[in-house]
Amino acid sequence: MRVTIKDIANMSGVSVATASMALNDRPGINKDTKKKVLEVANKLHYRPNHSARSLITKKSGCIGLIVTSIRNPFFSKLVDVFNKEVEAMGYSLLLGITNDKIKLEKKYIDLFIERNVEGLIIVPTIEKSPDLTQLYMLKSMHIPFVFCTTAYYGLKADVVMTDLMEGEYQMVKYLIEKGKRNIYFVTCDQSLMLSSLRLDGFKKAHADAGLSFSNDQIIETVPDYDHGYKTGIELSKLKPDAVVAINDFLAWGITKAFKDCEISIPQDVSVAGYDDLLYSSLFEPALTTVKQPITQICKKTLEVLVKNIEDDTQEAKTYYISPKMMVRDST
Amino acid sequence: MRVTIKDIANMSGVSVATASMALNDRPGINKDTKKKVLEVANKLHYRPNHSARSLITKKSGCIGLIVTSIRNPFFSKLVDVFNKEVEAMGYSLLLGITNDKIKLEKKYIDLFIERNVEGLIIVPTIEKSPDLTQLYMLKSMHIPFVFCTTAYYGLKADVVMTDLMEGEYQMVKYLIEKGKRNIYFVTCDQSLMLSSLRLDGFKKAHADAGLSFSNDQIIETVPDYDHGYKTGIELSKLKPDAVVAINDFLAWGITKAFKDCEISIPQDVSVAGYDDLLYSSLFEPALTTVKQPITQICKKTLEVLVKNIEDDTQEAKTYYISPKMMVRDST
DNA sequence: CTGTTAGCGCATTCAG
DNA sequence: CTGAATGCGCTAACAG
Repeated sequence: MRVTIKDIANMSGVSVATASMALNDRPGINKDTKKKVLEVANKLHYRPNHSARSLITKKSGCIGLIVTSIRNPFFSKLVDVFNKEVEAMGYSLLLGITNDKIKLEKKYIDLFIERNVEGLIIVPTIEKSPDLTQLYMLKSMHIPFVFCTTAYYGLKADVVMTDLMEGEYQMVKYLIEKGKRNIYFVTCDQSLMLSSLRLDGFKKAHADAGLSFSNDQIIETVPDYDHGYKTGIELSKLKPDAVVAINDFLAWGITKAFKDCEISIPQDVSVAGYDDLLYSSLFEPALTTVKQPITQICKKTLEVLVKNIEDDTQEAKTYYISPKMMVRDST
Repeated sequence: MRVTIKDIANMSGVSVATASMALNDRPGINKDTKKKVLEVANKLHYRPNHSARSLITKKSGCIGLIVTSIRNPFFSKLVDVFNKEVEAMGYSLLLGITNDKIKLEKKYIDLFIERNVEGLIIVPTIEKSPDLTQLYMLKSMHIPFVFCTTAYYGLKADVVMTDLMEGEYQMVKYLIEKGKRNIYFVTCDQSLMLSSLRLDGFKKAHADAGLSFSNDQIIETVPDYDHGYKTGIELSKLKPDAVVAINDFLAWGITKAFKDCEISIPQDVSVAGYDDLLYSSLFEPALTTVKQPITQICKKTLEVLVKNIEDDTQEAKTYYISPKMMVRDST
């Protein structure tokens, strides 16, 4: 049997209540009693039972983080940074990986509710018509949550994300200024926020330059490496002078396809991504992309979450983090 | 206030005990009563309080996973696979990221003890003289744990890892057979198991071929990209005909340094890694490496852990997973 | 300053 | 088959 507070109370010759106060560093306790209790606790390697404490304090000391993927270096880093920041705040991190399945997202939300998380950070999936029941439930239960990097349409909640519209606008503007006139935009389902906002940037850049574009230049696919490669093969026949992908993974796949088709980058065609994965600068050619400043995003997200934990009556708001162009060798 | 089992008992017109039995699918309950209870629970979105349940059942339903890093794609995948497997077993995963700090490892072990994890999976740090107090405590508390991918010397416990000696042996043997006679071995502190076992493979391959080598060919450094680059710059002056790094990250850094020094791979020098990171095959030149079969490692680790959970009297053992040579363009 | 009492939400006896 | 009573380990009142 694990050593409980009762054991250390007995051993110290005090009551359980006194032991509890000593252990929790509460005021109004005799120095010597406290010292004694702490000594005993230390000698017996006492660890408080988290469940018992949580049951009575109604606090779990946990923040739930739901991410779509952890294999994607962008999210690896996001998780790493959140973990550090959350720990620094004295909380623990509970992690849920959905791999873009709304079903798993729902499951993790349920799980996290059971575990009484203080709040939730959610990176939405890319499912087309997501079932948001669990999210509505969170609202009705007044469990604070914040969307991170993107959000679901149709649900009022705080969001922290880079200004996707602005980021893509800058990228496309830059390409137009470089003389590109046949820019393809590789994205995912346009009903998704992360897709539609970026597309708005693409459109605005064209409009500002007085240029038109055809809908054929917009290609919808699944935003991963393999689909990037397939799309790249198709694109190779269309002779674009630039290709903008909504994330670096896609851009990598496209790049590989172009190489296999012996199309030179950036001589024959420019390729640009979005995210700025760690490895994108090691890639050949080093990828031009839009950096999402992860540390900044995480810090802001937690700041907003904590504000919600302390006061959940505030109006939902979207917080934009400035993206940053990273011009490298692929454009 | 959250809806409790008491609420659903009241609403269903039964006692708490009956509600509990119905909810937990216990035998000896009237079909109709059960149906009624389940309906009410569902309507009120009842979620059992995990702390309360855990307090009484003395089970948390959690497995703790302590990894060194999550930014390293090898461990990203490891975490992803463990997460899936653990969920499939009906447990939840608690994650601790140490970034190779023994201090954090200790902290997470304490935290996980407090949370009553059923068992622990530990990827050891690379600190030179680690303080193993917490690990001894786990043993004394009969909380099962299994080391994964490598282990600490000086502590008897189950280990699941690829046969590092065998893997490196195959790699070096292959290079020797290719005619390499001046092979440098880039590793980390030799007091660490992950280093010394691989070095044994390096030595054995030389011995088997009747070749000798100088200690200068063994270079100790920190096994990451940046240190790989630095080492690569130094190596460029030494004119090796092959370089074997104990992980792919190191090999990437070395490769980059060689490129910057205009040394051609594999014409001037062969470079080999270990791990087989997802991106190593996309790298240029595609990296020759030794694959650690992650899924297999994870499954075996969990199998061993579960065995320990059910019966912790078994003798500690090391389980070897066969590594696999991946010959690509860099050698 | 310390001990007594009560109760968090739940599962498990044991009567009925 | 169901309900009342008990207690998991801990903290929070309140007396003393």
